[in-house]
Amino acid sequence: MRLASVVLDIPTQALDAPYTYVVPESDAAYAPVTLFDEVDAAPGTDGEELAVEVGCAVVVPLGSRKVVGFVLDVRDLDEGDAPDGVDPARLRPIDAVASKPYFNEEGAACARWIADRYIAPLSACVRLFTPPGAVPKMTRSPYGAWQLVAPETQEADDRWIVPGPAFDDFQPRKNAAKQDAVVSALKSGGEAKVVELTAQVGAVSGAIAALEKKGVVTVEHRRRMRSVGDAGASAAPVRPSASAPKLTDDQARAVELVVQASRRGKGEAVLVDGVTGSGKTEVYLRAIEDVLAHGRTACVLVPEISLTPQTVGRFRRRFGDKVAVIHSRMSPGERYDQWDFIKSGLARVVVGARSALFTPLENVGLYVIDEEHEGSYKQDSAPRYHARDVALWMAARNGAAVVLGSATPSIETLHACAKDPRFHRALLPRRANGRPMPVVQVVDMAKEFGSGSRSMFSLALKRALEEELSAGRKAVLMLNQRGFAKFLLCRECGFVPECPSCSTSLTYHERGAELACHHCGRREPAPGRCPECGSPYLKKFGAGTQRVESELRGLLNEMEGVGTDVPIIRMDADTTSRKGAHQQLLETFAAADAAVLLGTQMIAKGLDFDDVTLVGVINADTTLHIPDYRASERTFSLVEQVAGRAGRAELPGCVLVQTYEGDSVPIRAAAAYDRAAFLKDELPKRRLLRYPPYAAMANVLVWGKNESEVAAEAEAVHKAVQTSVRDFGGDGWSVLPAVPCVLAKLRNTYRWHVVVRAPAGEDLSRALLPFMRRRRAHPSVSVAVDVDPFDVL
DNA sequence: AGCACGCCGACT
DNA sequence: GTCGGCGTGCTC
Repeated sequence: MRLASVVLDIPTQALDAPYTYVVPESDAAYAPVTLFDEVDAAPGTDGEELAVEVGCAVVVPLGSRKVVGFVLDVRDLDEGDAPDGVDPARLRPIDAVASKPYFNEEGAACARWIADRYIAPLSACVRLFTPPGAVPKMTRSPYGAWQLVAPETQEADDRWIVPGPAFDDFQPRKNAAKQDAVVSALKSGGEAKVVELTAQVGAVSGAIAALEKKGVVTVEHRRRMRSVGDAGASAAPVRPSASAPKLTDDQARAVELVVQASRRGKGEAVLVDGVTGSGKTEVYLRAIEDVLAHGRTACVLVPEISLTPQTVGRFRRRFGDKVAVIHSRMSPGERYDQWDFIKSGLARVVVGARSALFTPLENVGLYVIDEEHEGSYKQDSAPRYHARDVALWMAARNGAAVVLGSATPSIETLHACAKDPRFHRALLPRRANGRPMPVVQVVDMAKEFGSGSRSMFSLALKRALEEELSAGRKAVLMLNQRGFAKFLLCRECGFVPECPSCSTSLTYHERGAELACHHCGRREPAPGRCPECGSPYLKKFGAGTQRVESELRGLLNEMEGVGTDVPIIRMDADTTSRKGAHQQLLETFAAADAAVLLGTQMIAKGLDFDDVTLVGVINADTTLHIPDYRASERTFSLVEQVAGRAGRAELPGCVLVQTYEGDSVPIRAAAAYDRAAFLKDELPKRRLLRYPPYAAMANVLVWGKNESEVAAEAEAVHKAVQTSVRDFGGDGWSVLPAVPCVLAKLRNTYRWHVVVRAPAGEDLSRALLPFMRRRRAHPSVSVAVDVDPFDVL
């Protein structure tokens, strides 16, 4: 007897374990359920019989119900035996197979690993591997019959018409102008797409139906690839290895290191530690060429924000139509088509956001994680995996290697390079074009204030802007705060308008004079008077990009040789919410002569404009005081990253970093390109306070709508975690008290947390997994564990 | 006795 | 997440 482990597609803790079912001996046992209303077979199967295989969706009985699940493994009874407490004789058979496989044994193993490692629901981990919206579901008809519903996202096709057997006999008739038009289109083109024909000559379906009946034309359904611009699989000409630039010695060494690691196939990692402009992407491209030449494939992850047509274009120019692209802004149909393209085996390189790891790319020889330090590689909902760590696991399993690229590697990765023999480091300390790094000048705004200036632009920044813009060059200004003012404050009673749903002050937006919450998106008209005391003196505190924009406009208009026609392009979440807006703003900036690009941290990475000679950081302190252990590291990275935007081509660059804390080590060290100085200051603090990389950390989150219930449950969680840590933990393990999160309330949800730490390298799931398995679900308070949290806010 | 409602445990 | 079993309590 053959048995299958099936993970039910029901996101509930109580059902979140593999269930064992009997694999029916023959097709005779199949089909007690109606497969898809009207359609007899699963989609994309052309009616062929499907076998129960790992990765398939299947329909299984659960009590009196029928549910969809995914097959994790198939084995003989004597091999693995039935699960504990289940009599093999009472196992029930699988009802039907509902899809082709979405993943293989490796995927199943990976889902299990993620579930254990990140203490996440197994069903959610399996779901990582299925294309979104493309999985069948079970429903019950009003009569009580169970029925499989076809997924809303499926293959799409176009209707084409081609000449039929009676094509040459066609005799045009009077009053049949449409038929005539259809036939003449076929005569000139040989074939025609119905939608295009409709666009040219109007509705033709009647004419086509008539012609088809007479055998003059035949209608064919052909698979269509949905794609937008550069994301499409069949876009762009195939020009592999087009004019690859000559490598610098440093790049050549880095490529060699990666190629060797990939060929050894031991799951090693190579950190490509290269300053901005050092040509890290070229290193990836060369290493991938080698991998492809050996018949293997490559998976390239980039942060969502840098997944622009330029990035994709670079890979496409080198690898042509072998490149598949996956990112979250694609429609489900586009994603499905890319997924299917990968599944077909024709895609050899996948470029995408973190979820690209889970596409069915076979025989991966190299994983590339670009901008490795980016927080967006950590998923912030279950399963809370880190793409870097999943890639390392996959590489070790598949005999591949991982490239981690960054100008500002995470402290964790630097630490691993120092301690773990499987991590190597390739240094690219110079720019590929030989240009020097721009000089970074720290401007002490406290001194400026002391000498009477109240402007958010220092004298030095004003002068630099005037000089560069009047000479027809470009500037990039960064302020990590959108809106006009950070908050309003009543000068008489001190009242600050706060979001009723979140524990944060509301941001003032000049446009429409609104107060907006940057956490929940709430918007309301800004009050003219203090809602508490009625005072008209509401002061706008703290500058955002909108205010910088309006002050900068005034400033530029006054400047000699600059004037009103120099555009200011503001790029923040408010101006880039529309699809393609991001791209459009960058194009406007690129096309202008003198221009200022003003934006939040989204402009800090990946922008590569030759004629940017000035970078200004309006206020480098904004990230410094976030109450999180990573605040210094993030400040250091951000300043270093944005500085790298200046002087990338022939023109020298200049960077001005304004701060009220001129003594701050992260800012000073970033300005001097002195990572060692930063680490020398930061590492002892991390060690002393027992933060990563000197400890393993997990954040147990407790949240719900009722404040007192959440607080009570958090206390209970704290006790239970302590017990679990006592039973399963060890020396050096500790559980901090339950406290409200820094962001204590978000979207009307109250949030508490319990931080758990263990000595570095120990596996926190050893204690936290039993805690979560044992825990009985609370009806209105949720609990989740975040292993290796990116932040603990 | 007959039935509505709610809670609780099982579901392979 | 849902279903069914069983207890409670109310009504005919």
